[in-house]
Amino acid sequence: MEIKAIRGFNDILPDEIGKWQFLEITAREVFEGFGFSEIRIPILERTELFSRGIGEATDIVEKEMYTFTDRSGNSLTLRPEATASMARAYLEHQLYTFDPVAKLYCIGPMFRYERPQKGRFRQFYQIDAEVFGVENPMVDAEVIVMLIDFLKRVGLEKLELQINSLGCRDCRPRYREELKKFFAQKAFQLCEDCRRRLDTNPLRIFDCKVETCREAIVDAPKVIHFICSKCKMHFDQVKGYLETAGLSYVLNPKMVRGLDYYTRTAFEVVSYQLGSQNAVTGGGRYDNLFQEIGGLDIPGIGFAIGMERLVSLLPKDKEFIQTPHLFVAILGEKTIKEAYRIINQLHLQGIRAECDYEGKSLKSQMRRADKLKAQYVLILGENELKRGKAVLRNMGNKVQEEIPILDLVNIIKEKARHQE
RNA sequence: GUGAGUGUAGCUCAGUUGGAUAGAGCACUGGGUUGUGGCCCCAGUGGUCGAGGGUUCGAGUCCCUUCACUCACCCCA
Repeated sequence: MEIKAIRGFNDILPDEIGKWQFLEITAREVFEGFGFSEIRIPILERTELFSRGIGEATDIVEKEMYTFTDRSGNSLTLRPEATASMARAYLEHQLYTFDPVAKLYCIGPMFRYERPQKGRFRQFYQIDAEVFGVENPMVDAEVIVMLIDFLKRVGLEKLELQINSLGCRDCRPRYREELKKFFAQKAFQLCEDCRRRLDTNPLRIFDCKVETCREAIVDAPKVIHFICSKCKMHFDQVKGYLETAGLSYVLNPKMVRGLDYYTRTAFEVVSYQLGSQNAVTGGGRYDNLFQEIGGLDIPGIGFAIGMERLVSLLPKDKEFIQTPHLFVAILGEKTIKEAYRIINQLHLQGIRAECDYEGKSLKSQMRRADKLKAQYVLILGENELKRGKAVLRNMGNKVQEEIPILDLVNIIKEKARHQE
């Protein structure tokens, strides 16, 4: 094997595609039930959209983007996330002129140049949902409830919803300074990385796994105590609505987000079965994004679900693999043409009929039928054909019957219907 | 970008202190009386031992380089 898929880019093979389709269908059902519409956006955008939207100083923009210059000299980037593009589309097509409130979802691949590991790939799929144009905390709860409902519908248990408030443009800088002061005093017990973070992004220290840093974190000031009264009120209302909806959550004052545009409500759903990359989904409010990309002052909130992480959590016992309704065993040269005629008719009627193409022995054909888990085998031999009949074998109970070829398609359609 | 681990048949892995034609299970193909599956039995196909260099009479085994994969850090979905 010479040419292989490139690092971090994976094939999703037929034996697992059922799970993916299941997730997509369920997401569409649930989201559309909540009044969301699908939007499809390009995979390539002008680099500027992301550098301004996500934030120049974020890891994504600094070192994780697939950026290149096209033949006419424009700097383009494979989308590392969907929110910025969705916001761009909303502005570009002035969707707000139809209705200031837009509820959108989008399913597709994202690209980030990172070192792959468990649950992390260079091309990975996300299910995104966003609400543009509403500042009211009611919609924060609405989005979170929809997300949890989706996760329940796909059969996930043992998940934990964590929420936090990150404050806004006014109060977050104050908190940041406070945090800097605090950790500066404790710099001696911080690891090398965290001392660097002190300057670049002190909030990130909360994520550190080094023992001594964790100790330093314990009595660090919490965002929640520093957010302004407006942000606090917003957060309190979000919690209130979640309680009204009957959702339980865990406050995680240490949760921070890696993208600059996040403000106020931030949330994550984590699983303890995922390994190091334990966030199945993450999201939050981003009331500054639209202005960053040069648009109007429009608030937004949304989330992204990591599909491969979700797929890996899906129960294994679910049978997603499609099996043939029928296997046609062909015996003898003379029957090939008639067999083809029958198989063709079955296919046109939506019957999954398989057959042998290489004139193999009946034994070999039966073995394959069994391997493919075909419920029935139709044996077409010269003897039966002369009498206008064929043998139909039920592989489950080994019962065989002779059926007239003229009624064959109808009989098999009937049997196939019972199988579904 | 950093660190650790692993690369032997399609898959999962054996391969002893370097020693002769590189093994097993599963999978695949055929067969076990004429046209009947799963279990069982027999046989067969399949490997430049990741790649390149070096040490040696001799390397899958030791050394160096390189590539790939995996996990972790970083960060995130």
